[in-house]
Amino acid sequence: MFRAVLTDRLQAAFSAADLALPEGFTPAVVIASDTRFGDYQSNVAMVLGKQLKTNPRALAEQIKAALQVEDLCEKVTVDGPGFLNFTLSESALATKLGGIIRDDKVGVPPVAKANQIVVDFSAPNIAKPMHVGHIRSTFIGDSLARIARFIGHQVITDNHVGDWGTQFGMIIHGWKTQLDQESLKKDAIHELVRVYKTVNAATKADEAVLEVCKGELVKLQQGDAENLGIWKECVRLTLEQLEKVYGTLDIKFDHYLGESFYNDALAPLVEDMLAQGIATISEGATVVFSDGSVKPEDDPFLIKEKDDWKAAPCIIRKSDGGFLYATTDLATIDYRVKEWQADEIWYVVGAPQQLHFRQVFAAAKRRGVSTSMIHIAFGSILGPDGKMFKTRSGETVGLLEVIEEAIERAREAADAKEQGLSDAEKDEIARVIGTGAVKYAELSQNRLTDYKFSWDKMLSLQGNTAPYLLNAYVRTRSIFRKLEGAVTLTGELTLTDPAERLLAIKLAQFAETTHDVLLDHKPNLLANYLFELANTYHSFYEACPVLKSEGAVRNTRLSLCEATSRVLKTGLGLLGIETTERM
RNA sequence: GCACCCGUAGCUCAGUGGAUAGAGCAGUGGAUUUCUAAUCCUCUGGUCGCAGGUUCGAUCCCUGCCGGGUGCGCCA
Repeated sequence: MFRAVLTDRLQAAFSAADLALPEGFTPAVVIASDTRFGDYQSNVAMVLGKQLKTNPRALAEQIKAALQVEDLCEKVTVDGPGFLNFTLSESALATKLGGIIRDDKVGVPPVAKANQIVVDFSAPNIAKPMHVGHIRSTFIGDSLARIARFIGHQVITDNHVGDWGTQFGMIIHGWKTQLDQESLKKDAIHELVRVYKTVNAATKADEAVLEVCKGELVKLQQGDAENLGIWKECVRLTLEQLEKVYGTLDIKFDHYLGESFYNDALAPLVEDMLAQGIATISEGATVVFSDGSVKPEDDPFLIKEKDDWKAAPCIIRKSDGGFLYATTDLATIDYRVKEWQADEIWYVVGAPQQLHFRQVFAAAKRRGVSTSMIHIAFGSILGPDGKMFKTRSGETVGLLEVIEEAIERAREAADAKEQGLSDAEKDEIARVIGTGAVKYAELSQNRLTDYKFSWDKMLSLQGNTAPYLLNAYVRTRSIFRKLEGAVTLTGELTLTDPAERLLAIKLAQFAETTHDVLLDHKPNLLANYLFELANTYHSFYEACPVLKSEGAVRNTRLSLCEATSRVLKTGLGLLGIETTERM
């Protein structure tokens, strides 16, 4: 990575010039924001000029004089208030390009320390279809897991299926009283949803029904054979459909350890927490209160009311003996730490659950867990009214519905072109483009912002979309299909057009970008990069004929095409988006 | 009431303690006998919610306010 190497050289220059760096200070080199001056830049002289009370420009000149970068840069300049600007040499770019073409990892170096990382994402509920609300967790989690794995971490993906919630009280009651066997055979999930909704409405009208449901839930949790049988059937029927959806989306999990998996661990866990004094009984429930170890404003177990800090406990056992979400999460942490030796656990779960995770993480730490637990939060998908899509009672758009519509639209676009492709080929192309479009629409967005669900945006095939990136890839492949005779790509560069250099620089930045994604767990950085790369390639493609060029120029352009092809395929793969040779 | 997130072009959204704040869509005018036009190139479009503060430099950090969203003991 040029950025890392230049940072090292900068640091060396400080020693060579006998300049002391402040404690813990690393001179920052970044990809140039303004490419008029160079490819990489550093503002170190301006930052340190203040502290060392010297003129930033003079300091920059001093650093420049001590800098040894002849092997990398054709030019280093001091501009503006004191920026150091680096312009890479053709030979350095050629070396990098050669690496991209030959290296399995497309020139992306591995992390310094490989961690065991558990990624918890998607987590659909049993007896409910996946809806658009699952898009964010599923795609962001899948992409982050792929990226972490790619740069050398050991990753375990776990789908923490909601197979043991309170909803089963209602579903079992409904199964016993409302179930239509015919409908169940036709469309199991649809029928389970109908049953659930009917009962849910009934509980709101009549408290007695709610009590019955709670009773069914307790029986299930105590191992009642009949209820257990119903529950198992619900799980089986739902997983069947889920796996079909994940298959279409090319998403795989190492484990499907749902909430029920931890059932037996819950009672001992609560007893243990009571014994250790972490939990106490309050108003009949078992709860975790603040231990006063942190400042009140940082304490997830306290909330300010008027001028006093009031307890905001985390409940781990209800007064009726039932367990909760937090209890399961704590048991899950135990398992992941003990069985999988997790160094890190990533929770790709919506932002509204922030408080929940702060409490759970704090409680786990009090139990002696030292694993790093990170809540990778994301904003809500909003309805056209700007309010959250309702998941419990209100209607929402089904995930499958969105995917199918996207594939259909991609198929129409494919049909409109005459390329002599078979129906089967067109079907596969439509699947790749359709699912890619939906994934890209999600992943190109900053995960923290709420966004309005829009069919047009989700399904668009023009502009900043997956098809745009795939088209760039297809153009690279097309060139190699038409290439006659064997060519050995040396990676040497003979640059004759500005578009070639721009593309070479952009390709070199893939390594930095891929690593940056995991700093803040933001896949949209990679999506944005790939869009820029595709854009740069499309411009290059229009400006620089490849097959009609000759000699060293042709070799250069073929190398650029091959490198672009590899970076696009790899990069899209890291977003969970497949590629196609034609479209 | 308290906490967290958000407020950037007509619309949907990127972005960063730095140099002239970007893209897509929409609008505009062009490009194809040439490697896939699901493409490229033009132009139009901004008091980065408001007011202070820190800084050599703030759309970004801090404080207050306005507006929107979410969460705050027995749902998950």
